Amino acid sequence: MALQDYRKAFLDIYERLYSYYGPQGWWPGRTRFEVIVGAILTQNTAWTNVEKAIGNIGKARLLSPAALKKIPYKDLARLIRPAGYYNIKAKRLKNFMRYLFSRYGGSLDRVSRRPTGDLRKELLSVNGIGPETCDSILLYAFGRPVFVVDAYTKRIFSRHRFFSENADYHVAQALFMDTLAHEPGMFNEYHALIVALGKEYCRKRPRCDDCPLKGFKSA
DNA sequence: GACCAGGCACATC
DNA sequence: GATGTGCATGGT
Repeated sequence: MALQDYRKAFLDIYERLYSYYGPQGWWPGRTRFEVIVGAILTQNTAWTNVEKAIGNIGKARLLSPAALKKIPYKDLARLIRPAGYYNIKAKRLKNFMRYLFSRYGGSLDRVSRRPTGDLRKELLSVNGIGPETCDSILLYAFGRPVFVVDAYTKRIFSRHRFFSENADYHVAQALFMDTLAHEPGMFNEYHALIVALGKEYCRKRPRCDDCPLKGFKSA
């Protein structure tokens, strides 16, 4: 299959999802900082649980870099308990705060002036930030044209035979980024639409009969 | 009560 | 380099 064919298929799927679901208005977070916190908390976790955790942080007036840096790890873990894996996630948030303050004095504005490639390397070097979390931050917190691959992306597109279910993250990502225009707005919607579709139809027990992609001619 | 969710790091072979 | 395992709450 040639790149041109992937491009056509990916655009076709995008159109179908967009006309079915409409604009998703992602990320569900008010500030850049909240997006980053959410990106870490949602690792392998239902968003409804993340909302509770972020709600707790907000109620404690801690949804800012300075406040989150100050709070003891143990207290943070207690606040984010509803998001699951709370010990390890508290550690990951703290790792990010250490990076943010040691390199940028806690200023996300300063971070936002960095080139995407450098920023990506830096974020990936933080223990607890892997490829998906990193790219979610780049796209949704900093508006960079990066395609986010997640479990739903792999599940949906492997079922339609574009790549294998256990394809390497960057292989899958490259397929989208080598074929689609690098427009942050479109990448933003595309990933959000994939998640919308995934949540409704492509959990471990798929409901392919009513899927909006039903009848799509796969690769 | 089993199964699953918008991953990641680390151990072991 | 590939494969397995721990991390954990809350909804279905």
